Amino acid sequence: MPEGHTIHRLALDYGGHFADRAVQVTSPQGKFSDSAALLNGTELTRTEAHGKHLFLGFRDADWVHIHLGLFGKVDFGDAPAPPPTDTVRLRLANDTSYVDLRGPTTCALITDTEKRAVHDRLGPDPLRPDSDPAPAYRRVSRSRTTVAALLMDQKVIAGVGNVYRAEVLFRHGIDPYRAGRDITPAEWDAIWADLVELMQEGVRNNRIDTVRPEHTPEAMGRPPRVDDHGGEVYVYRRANLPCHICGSEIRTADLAARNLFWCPNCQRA
DNA sequence: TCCTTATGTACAA
DNA sequence: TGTACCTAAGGAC
Repeated sequence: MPEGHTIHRLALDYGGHFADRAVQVTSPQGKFSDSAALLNGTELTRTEAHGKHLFLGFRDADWVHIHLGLFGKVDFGDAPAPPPTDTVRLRLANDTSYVDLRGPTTCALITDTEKRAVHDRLGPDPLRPDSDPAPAYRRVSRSRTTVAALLMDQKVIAGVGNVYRAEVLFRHGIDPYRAGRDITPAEWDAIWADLVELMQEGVRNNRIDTVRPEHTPEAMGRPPRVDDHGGEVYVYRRANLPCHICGSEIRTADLAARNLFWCPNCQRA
């Protein structure tokens, strides 16, 4: 489930289970073996997330840079760790816990300088307290690209993925095909503030919920439902189902090789 | 058992 | 714009 909230939650959980103690580092699958050997027995000193990028800090200046991509998964468990399956790229283990990483797009040992380069190519992250939404709006407001594409562009804003994109545009009644330059400063401020709130809740609950209390099935007098991916949402993966608010059929389309979902009635140009 | 799909990104043409 | 990469779950057969 890798959008930004997942990665920030992972940073907290990796830190909570392994920080400030020597940790056993292995790569059962083999692709990270050389680096794992260098880190094995050293201390995990800090963890950090920026958008969908996770950084595990070892010793003074060694970082493991992890990006889950579309398929990557992380599983925590209590010691003793079971024998790893052959797809485990990275396992950390100590006396109390273990954690397995499978299927990441990126798992690499990098330097401070290389880490800085990653930060430099990412836009502001609604989950980082130091983030400033102004540079993101500067890019959005100068672009003829659709707002739907801009929200997924990690150089513009970091951490938003396909679910938050669809949901935040719905919550603000914005047609996904509107050009970035037609988004007003007030609209951008509202989108940003909403993302901060939604994604912080995502970190706390480890899932994406976007439906306002007044639109829950109970409040609307409708039967309870469970969305496929485990959270309560308005439009994501609800193609051809009735909109929770107006009853129109939710539409779907391809946009830059990803599935876009929106309500043609609630979201206006 | 095979096929499709997925909350992502990078690179080639 | 298309394709490659990484994994696992669910559905069709």
